[in-house]
Amino acid sequence: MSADKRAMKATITDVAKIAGVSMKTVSRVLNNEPNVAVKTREKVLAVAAELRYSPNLAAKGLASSKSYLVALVYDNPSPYYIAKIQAGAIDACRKFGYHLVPEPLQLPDVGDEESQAETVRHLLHRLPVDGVILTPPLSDSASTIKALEDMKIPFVLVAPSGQENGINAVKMDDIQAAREMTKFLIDQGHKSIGFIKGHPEHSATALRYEGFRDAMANAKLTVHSHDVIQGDFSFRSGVNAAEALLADRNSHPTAIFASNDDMAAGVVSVASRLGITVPDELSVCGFDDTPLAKILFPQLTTVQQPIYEMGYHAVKTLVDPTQKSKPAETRNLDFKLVVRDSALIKST
Amino acid sequence: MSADKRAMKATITDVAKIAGVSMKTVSRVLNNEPNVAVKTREKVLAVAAELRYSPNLAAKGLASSKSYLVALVYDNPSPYYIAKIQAGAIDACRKFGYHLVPEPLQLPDVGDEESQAETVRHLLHRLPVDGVILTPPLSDSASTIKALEDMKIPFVLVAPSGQENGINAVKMDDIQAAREMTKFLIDQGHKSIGFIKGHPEHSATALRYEGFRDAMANAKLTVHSHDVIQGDFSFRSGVNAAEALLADRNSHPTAIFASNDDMAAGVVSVASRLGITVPDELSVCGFDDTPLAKILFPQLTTVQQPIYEMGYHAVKTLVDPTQKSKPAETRNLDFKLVVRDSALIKST
DNA sequence: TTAGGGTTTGACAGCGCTGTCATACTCGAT
DNA sequence: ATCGAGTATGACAGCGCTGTCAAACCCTAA
Repeated sequence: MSADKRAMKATITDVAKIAGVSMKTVSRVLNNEPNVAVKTREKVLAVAAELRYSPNLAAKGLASSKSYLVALVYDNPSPYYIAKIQAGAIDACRKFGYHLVPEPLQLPDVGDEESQAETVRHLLHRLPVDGVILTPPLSDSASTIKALEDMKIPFVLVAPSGQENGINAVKMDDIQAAREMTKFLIDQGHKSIGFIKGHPEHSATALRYEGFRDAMANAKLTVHSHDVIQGDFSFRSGVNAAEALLADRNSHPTAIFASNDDMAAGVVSVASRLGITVPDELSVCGFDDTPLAKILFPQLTTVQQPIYEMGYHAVKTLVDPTQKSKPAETRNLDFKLVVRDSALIKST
Repeated sequence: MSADKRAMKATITDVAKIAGVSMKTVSRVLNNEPNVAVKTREKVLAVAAELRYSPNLAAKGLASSKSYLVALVYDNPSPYYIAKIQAGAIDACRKFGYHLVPEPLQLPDVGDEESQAETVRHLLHRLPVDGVILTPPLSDSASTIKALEDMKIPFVLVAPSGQENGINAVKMDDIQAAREMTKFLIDQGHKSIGFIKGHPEHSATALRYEGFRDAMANAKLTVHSHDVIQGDFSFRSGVNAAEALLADRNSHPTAIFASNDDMAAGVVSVASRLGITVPDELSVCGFDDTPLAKILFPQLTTVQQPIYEMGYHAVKTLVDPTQKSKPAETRNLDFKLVVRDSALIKST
């Protein structure tokens, strides 16, 4: 093929001319519209490929009053979380011919709910998009959600804490995950299990604790109040909790389930300092499967959230034409128990 | 203001009609073009504000054959790195009325340099952008750079390892950073300093080592070959290196400078296992200032790279009209020595 | 054979904006 | 008063595509 074909951007008009059909027919083929003769379709496709034609998004957007853009709005979550959501969202965008535009809320913008909503309104006013993905904690902001509804921009909530009705959302079942993790520990023979709760204001905290209690109750195991410590998701709080749980060298829980990996890391570090070997004398598990979980020694048994999948399905819900006009629904995605050394009794 | 003004998207035509001027004049005002009477300008601005007018990017783009989009192309770097670059890039985009589109190269796409370049070519063919930011390791890919030049898309390299001429790039001075960190250690009184090198194929590895040797030489300190260990940037390699460096309990370096934080974390963990207190008996420092550095106990003294700033300036170089037509240049951004407990001798 | 219904195609306007070029207006120098 | 050189403004086309609507075509049933 000639160099100029490679270099020059071909237009629909070019394709139409060469294929000997009208622009509109080319447009039909390229957008998979029905009612095009098979032969015509093939011809057009061949010419388009030959010319390395690719549509001009701006022109498409202008003509069809769509933007082919989806916004990912986030406000200071962990970089890992956002990176994974983004990866999933971008993959879905590519599949459907869309593009993702990340819209972080600036630190200075952060304030009361009302001003958050106003900021979101501004952002989307500047760049009208075909859909919005709201990540935690924004997915719980009633006023932001209302702003989106007002602007009639379709949106999907990622991991909202409430049970939203009539709103599209993707989430995972924290209760069930905590339940399964606890059950895993119980199945390993543990009867005395310590639990470290997360930050009281984070919605996942209550859910994970509930799952833990649930599983313990199912196994007819009692949860001693001194075995449940309030943490706040930080490494430091994990350290403090571990010190409390392991205070009595002769009688401490044989396993500790921390509500996230950072706190679990704190537990591991205290155990190591106290000469308590993990997992032989103490099993430890966390939640989230952060990179930390693999760096630690021993590596952490933890729960892997379907973060990538949430991003992917959020976009799919927004842009997949076959999903369109389906009623709004909350979709639960599967988590995964990741069993690593920190809570694995080697079979003898 | 009436509800419909809020809801309806105003166009330039609306503003023109109400302000009693032509569309073109409105366009001039909105784009800060010269030759508009002050009074006219004010009038138009007032009406635009009143109508909450915001331009339609697709229409602007179509008419001016610009996209107002900048692509951030990356290939599997650490999520933190990319998150920070992205944050800086987005801030700059907002300032100049552009938008950022992240374009990760998919894992399956990764292959030889040539196929990387081809993938990039495809991506940018689908979504023509006004500029591209290439992050490591792509910023060292000659064929990718060539592809961009062929397509005549302006681009900026982030942290390329070579000394590129006639190409825009933003980077930091790894040699100088390592030099200053080493000097800091020397100033604290250390004479025997261990060094852990990074992955041999990563360009920063050689630079950081060079800075270390440099500073040692300047202080007339000898670098014993057994005090320099080859690592690979992983936690595990840091552990191995530390075990070698600290093998002799009675005579080991009083400080260890690891080429990144993960390896430094490995050192801290070994020291803690061996009962060597940090920083009293051993100072440890890393490089990169990853989140890990703050989670660790004691917190890590490390080098903070200007990652956010690199993202910001990369975009600025691409889109700032006042920067346009300036000759291409490599811009060195300032790093920062972050002194934390792991290498801080408390003044007595 | 023809009417009627579905299928396939194309002509054309116009999405909201900017570039080009022409026009009108302003003001100091003559 | 008159010219020239800015300065300020507007008319108009057209960016590349899609929506609308009309036309042409093909087939089957009567």
